[in-house]
Amino acid sequence: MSRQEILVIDDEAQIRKLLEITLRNNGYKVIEASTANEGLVLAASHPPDLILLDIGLPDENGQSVLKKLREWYQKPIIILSVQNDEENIINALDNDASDYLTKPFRTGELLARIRAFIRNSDVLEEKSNRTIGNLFIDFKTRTVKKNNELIKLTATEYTLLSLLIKNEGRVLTHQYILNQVWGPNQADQSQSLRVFIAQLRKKVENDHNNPELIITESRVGYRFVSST
Amino acid sequence: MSRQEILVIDDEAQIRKLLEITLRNNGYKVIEASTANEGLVLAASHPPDLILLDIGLPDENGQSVLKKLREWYQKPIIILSVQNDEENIINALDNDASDYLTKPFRTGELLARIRAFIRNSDVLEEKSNRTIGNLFIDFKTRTVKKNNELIKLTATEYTLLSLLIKNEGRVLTHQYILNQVWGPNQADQSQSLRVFIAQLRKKVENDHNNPELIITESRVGYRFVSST
DNA sequence: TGAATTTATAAAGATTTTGTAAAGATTATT
DNA sequence: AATAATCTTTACAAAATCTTTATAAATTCA
Repeated sequence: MSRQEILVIDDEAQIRKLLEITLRNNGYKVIEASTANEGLVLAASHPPDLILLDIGLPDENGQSVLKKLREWYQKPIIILSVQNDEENIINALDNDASDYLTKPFRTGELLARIRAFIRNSDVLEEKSNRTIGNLFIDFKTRTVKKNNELIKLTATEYTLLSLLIKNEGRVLTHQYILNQVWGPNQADQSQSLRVFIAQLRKKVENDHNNPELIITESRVGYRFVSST
Repeated sequence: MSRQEILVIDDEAQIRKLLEITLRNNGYKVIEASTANEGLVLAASHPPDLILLDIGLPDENGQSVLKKLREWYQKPIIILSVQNDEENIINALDNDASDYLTKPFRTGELLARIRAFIRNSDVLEEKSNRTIGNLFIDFKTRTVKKNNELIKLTATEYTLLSLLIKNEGRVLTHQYILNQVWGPNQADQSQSLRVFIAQLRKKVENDHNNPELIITESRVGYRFVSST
């Protein structure tokens, strides 16, 4: 396989430098843009395998950049954002960002996410089953096994779990989950969501007090861990 | 293995062209139809290995084309649909479409799905009888035996049971069962379905109060237990 | 740190779905 | 036409699922 290309869109030269070195050392080819406009042009003229997008660009609102990209670009877009910018992060995820990282971030974490997304971006959709650790889900037959034993899930539990797994490694916002599982313009079911997450953890986790599969992203949503 | 043949039924010449080139470059033989009628004729005169069907054809409702095809065509039918046409998509899946793609679609995704389906459809060779526990069904003679004793089933009972067994291990939704057994756009027969399930259990299960073969998946449908 | 917000969980309550018997309607058979 | 067989509908009970309530625990932020 040829080298994967990553487009970095960020106005801070320091961050770009850091990303460039880190990514290059890990075998990726890096293309850099310092403005939204430049980023959009580069992405269009030479579509990369993944985009790292700073949501706080000076020349154009990051959300709008994201939307413009998503009109045609389907591969992973990971948002970079400063801390305490939850509104923006959630907005971005609702606009179909693949994931987010808050600056400053650990490069190890960044690399892990990138690997997960690049690996999954093609393969995942066509598979009719997944194995994650000792958990196995078969979308065709609608069955879930833990340690090879069938687990009984209710309709909603299954819908929720399969949604999480189909988006493994990716944060799903509360709003997104609610829309997908309970349908749109539903009364607020966020308490129900919490109850169902708890139920799922009891059935699916080894120790439901220390969830290793269904991860809470406080104030944002939930994430099914990415299988390495 | 000789080249797989794919029939494309779509009124938009642009899309047909795109599909034709993509598919041909990937080793498939492509047959094209620009109207529902032409598609039906071509499919019948020269059955392809897979059909790509645009659900928004001008001359005839896509659902009706799908139903007509499904009366005799068992291989994969993948639906092409514009976005935000969920009702149509769900309807199509209920009418036994194999999968769907919303336009615009990534060609990579399309190819992946096609590969997955063509791969599977070979394996799905139909057996002419099955034994599950002490139950034996012969599809050729339409007979069912329990502990080697012939069981008398009515036509509907047999249709329902054989549908379940042919899909053993997999959940069949109420809607799917209703479409398959009672035919499409039937008044809601879900109460009848419940009655028939009860009748079948009395005839087929060892203890109809503890069904071990025909399993209820609450709010979803029924599943004939997996024999593996 | 300590208040405020968010998340987790158990248990009660409400709702929906499913199962079953039996009556009524329809279709097929003699 | 009468009878038998099959299918649908009705009515109600039982089971399963989902939502809400109440409260505890954890997390975030000033």
